[in-house]
Amino acid sequence: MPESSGLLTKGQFDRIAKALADPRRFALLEAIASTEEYPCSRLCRDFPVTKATISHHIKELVRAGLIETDRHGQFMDYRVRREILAAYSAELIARTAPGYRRVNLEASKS
Amino acid sequence: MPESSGLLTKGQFDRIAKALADPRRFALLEAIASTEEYPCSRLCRDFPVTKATISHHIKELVRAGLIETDRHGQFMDYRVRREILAAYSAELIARTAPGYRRVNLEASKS
DNA sequence: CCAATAGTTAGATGGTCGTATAACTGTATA
DNA sequence: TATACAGTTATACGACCATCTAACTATTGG
Repeated sequence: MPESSGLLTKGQFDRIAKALADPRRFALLEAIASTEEYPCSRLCRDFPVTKATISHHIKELVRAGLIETDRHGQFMDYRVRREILAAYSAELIARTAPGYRRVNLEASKS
Repeated sequence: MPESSGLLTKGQFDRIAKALADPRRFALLEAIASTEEYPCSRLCRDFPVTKATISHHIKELVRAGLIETDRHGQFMDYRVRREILAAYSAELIARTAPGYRRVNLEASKS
């Protein structure tokens, strides 16, 4: 039953792992984390991808709960949710700790 | 220059993130972590995938440095490398800490 | 209201990846 | 040595995904 340690909603652990898996997407997360108020336009300038791609990655990061968005006029501001990152990190360690659970039969989806 | 905090080799951070991204592969890691000495044959019995698939996932986990393998007669034993997991976790937090780095221009590979 | 700029959405495409089957290597035991 | 069992490797395939282009919505400034 304890699919998560409580801080992460069900399924969020998997979404976060997925969101962190792409190097470029993680680089975007790092950039957003590097400062308060990182508008999308600046991401578009700093990374060699189109704004459509940026927007797609942002959506995935939001879906994972890793960032919050906030409209500031015609700009979007992105903020990292460090509590979520910390919760993921903690659950990662907890679920691989010795004797966390005996066996794991339900093998998720592919 | 500090691509890693030092505990992880260059590129390992990305390989780990990738390795953790698949729910089934992480479930395998959890299973291995749940006990000392988890032979492949038991993984094959506990998970609804073929041994070829198990072997493939194991290889990815090894490539990421997340587990060690050890031949015990005709069986393979797998052990989780928790220091690596801990290092990944730490670097994840560090690289998203406020002001870790100003901007991120080299945008990795796709 | 119109032009401009910011960001999203839809659809297409090429590449990656999880998975299976089948053949192979390796180890033990009778 | 032969049979059985453990695990790997090769190959193929279907699904997913990062990316682009192009068209769209939305907000601001003249």
